[in-house]
Formats: sequence, C-alpha cells, structure tokens
Amino acid sequence: MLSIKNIRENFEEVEAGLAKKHVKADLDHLIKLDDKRRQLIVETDELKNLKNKASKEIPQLSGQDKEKKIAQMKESQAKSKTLERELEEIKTEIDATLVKLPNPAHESVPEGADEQDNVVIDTWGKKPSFDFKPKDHVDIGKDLDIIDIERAAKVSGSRFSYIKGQLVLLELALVWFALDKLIKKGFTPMLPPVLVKEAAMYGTGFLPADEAQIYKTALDDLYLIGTSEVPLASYHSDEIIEEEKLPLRYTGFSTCFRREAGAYGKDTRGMFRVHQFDKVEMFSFCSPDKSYEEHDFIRQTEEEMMQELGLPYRVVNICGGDLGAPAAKKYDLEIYLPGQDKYRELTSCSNCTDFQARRLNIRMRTDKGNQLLHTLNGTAIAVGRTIIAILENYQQKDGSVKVPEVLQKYTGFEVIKK
RNA sequence: GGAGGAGUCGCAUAGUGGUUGAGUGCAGCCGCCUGCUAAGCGGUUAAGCUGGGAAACUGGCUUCGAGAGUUCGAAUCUCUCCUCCUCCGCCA
Repeated sequence: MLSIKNIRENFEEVEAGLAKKHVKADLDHLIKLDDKRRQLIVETDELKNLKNKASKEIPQLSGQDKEKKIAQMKESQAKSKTLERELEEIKTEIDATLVKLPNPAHESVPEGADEQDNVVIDTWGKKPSFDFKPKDHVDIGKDLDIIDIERAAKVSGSRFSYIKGQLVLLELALVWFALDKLIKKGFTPMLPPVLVKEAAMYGTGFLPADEAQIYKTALDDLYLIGTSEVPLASYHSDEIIEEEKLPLRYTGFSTCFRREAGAYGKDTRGMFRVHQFDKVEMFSFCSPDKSYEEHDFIRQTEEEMMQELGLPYRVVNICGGDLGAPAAKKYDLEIYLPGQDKYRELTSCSNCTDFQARRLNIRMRTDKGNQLLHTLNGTAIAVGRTIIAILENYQQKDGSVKVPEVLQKYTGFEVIKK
C-alpha cells in the first residue's frame, strides 16, 4: 500500500511508477480527499479538547451550573459525532483507493505491457544434447513409475499429482540441499502455518488483487497460502525491529495451494502447473537503503543453487506491466526444459519495498526514529518444477535419470531407474 | 464441541463512571555518590494522527486485546468478536 503522505511528497515519482505498471489512478482526487480529512481532524480535535476540559470541570460543579454545562456538552458532543462520522467516511474512501493501488515500479524496471517485454539479462549453462529423442517429465515419470497423474485426477481432479518411490527421496533431497545452503547464509528455517487469516492475505498484497487464485475454507474464514511468503511476512506484523538486527532472513518450507483460475488452457500436461506443490522460500526483512543490494543477494543465491544443480537457466528482469501488485522489481529465473525445448519460470524474487511493511505495520527502530522497513522474497526451490527440470535435463538413453551430484549425499543413490 | 477464567505503556501489577494528561515495582538508559562491586539518591524510557513554526521547538487528539453501544463523560457498564489459560468431551 502507498501512503497518502508519500503520494503528496513524491507525486511525480509515484505517478511515473504507477504508469510503468499501466495503472491509472486519480491521485489529484486522493489529495483533495486528504485535504478534507485534515480539515475535519482539526475540527473534531477541537471539540474533543472541549469535551476533555468539560469532564474535568463538571465534577467540580453542582446545581444549575452543572446542569447547564451538561446540556451544553450534550449539544457539542452531538455535533462532534456527526463530524467524526464524516471523517470516518472519508478515511474509508481514501483507504479503499489506496489498498487497490499497486507498489509503483522501480526506475530500473523495463517498460512493457506483458511477458513479451521482459528483458533477459543473463544466461547460464549449456542446454544438454541428447543422442536420442528426449522425453518430457510426464513420460519419464510414467515409465519409471514415479509420477502418477491419472490416479491423482481420479482422487482430486485435474492439476494434481502423486509423487512416488525414488522421486519422493529426490524431493526431500532438494529440500535438504536448499536448507543446508540457506542456513549457512544466515536464514532461519521455518515451518509456517499454511492456513492464514484474511489480514495476512491483505497484508502481503494477495488480497484484494489475486482473490481468484486463493483457496478459502468454507467454515472458518481461513485461506490456504499460495506461498510461505504470506506467513513469513506476517510473522513480524505490528512489530518494531532494531535496525542492527537487519537483514532478518527466514526460509520457509511449506506446501502451496493455487487455484490457477484463468489458466484453463495453459500447461495442462503434467505437473508443471498444479494446484498443490511444495516450496522452499526465502524471505528478508531489510533496511530501506539496502533493499536493492539484498535483492541481488537473493537472486544470486537462486542462481548458485541452479548452478550447483547443473540446470541451464536465464535471468529475466520483469517489465512493469508484468509485475504483481506488491513488487517494485522482480527477477525470474527461467530453466531450460528439454521436453518443451523452452525456458520456463522456475523461481522469482521480488523487492516489495515498503508495500507489505505498511500494510502489516512492520517498522525498524533507528537513531532517527522509527520507519517502515523493506520486505523481499524469493523462491529457493519450487520442488515440483525443479523435479521436472532434473528429470528432463538428466534423463538417459536407457530411460533412467541421473541424480545431480550435489543431491546424491541426500538421496543415497545416483540413478533413478526401474 | 461444552463449562469457566483472563487480556492495562518492555515485563509484573494497581485501578469497578469524572483531579487518570493511566499510578507503582522490575528491567533499561543517563547522572550523582563511590577503593571495586552491590546498595542508595535524582532524572529518564510507547506508538500513531494533526496544528503552529524556516528551524530549535511547541499546542491538540487518539490508543488500557478489537469493534460497536449506553453516558455530558468509559480502562471501569452492555453487546459482538479475537487471543490465551483451566476443566470436560472428541481426536492425529
């Protein structure tokens, strides 16, 4: 969320940042509303001041003087209530507008309307060459009996999967691999709740923007998280953190749930786009003047993991029109999938600046007073998609799949085979 | 799910309609005292909004789990909700 103060003080910058996201907002109208709000605050505060004084005087008075004063206050309090109601309405209107405005894009974000305009800034690794026709993960999984999508459809519907046998151990190996690395880099591991209250969804900016993507429970006003970013960000809500403790880094491992509404035709084959998957996530609470450094750190960490896993990828700077509401800037790592002969999104990391911090009320204590901090998130390992990438990139002619070397100490085997 | 109890300024507590601009203790910080330490004495320690002022600074308002209500006036009374605790039931 933006603050009205920020809009007043950095009008042109905010306007430009929103324009980059292809969002048009009537900021002039907002400022007019805020003028009215301030004026009403002055008026109601005067009346409240009067009230406070009177409630000290009244007990000292008696008889007619007392009756008179009470009658007088009755009248002025009625007026005060009316003004306060007016003030509430204006505040509600301002907030309703602000909560819908996305975080303005950073100046280093490329211009553009959609995916087509994202900018590839780096490419790593060599696409594997095969002396046979490579299969996609669906066929590999079926042939080795380690992925069962048909039975998942029977039990849960489309876009679900069973992971079986050796692949289960590969998943856990990936999780261990990520956690080992991140703990060394100062991340505190967390197993967060996967059901959260509405406030956590609003606080992180998934509501109201992405309502259609979120599962909601029928009887309990709780939402299933689409990423552990939600409970990790909310962990410190309404807190003030000492500046010396920043950056505070957490890594959350959780199952994630996404409705994938509006993706009906997309990625229907296999488990690339499913309703449920496991993910190791990085999250950082950071001082505002260091957040772009931290963003690079998170991106580099993602790249290191891909390199150690030996998966060819490219880095994409997401353009303004393709950015979500909370992010001021975002990088995606796209992984090469031989089964599709394409680079596909595997991880992404965002600098949300103070957008989530304002909604969640997370500040840092500095010598110069308290101020909102910045929040950043990045995928460490999106397990499902990483499994796809490993199966397709490490497949062999005989139908078996080699285990990337860095994972072998966790799996205890070197090859997945029949 | 049923029955009770509780939520006050970092922690602990006082406070059942009006001198509460929320007191006291502990802890923290600063100073004094002091061979050292301890003790003692004095001061100080929340957040948000808003007005005046170039600024230093200064005035006002709000916040006692959250929201609504009663009242001229609510930490205090009423209602709803949230969280935690105890007991019973059920359960991985």
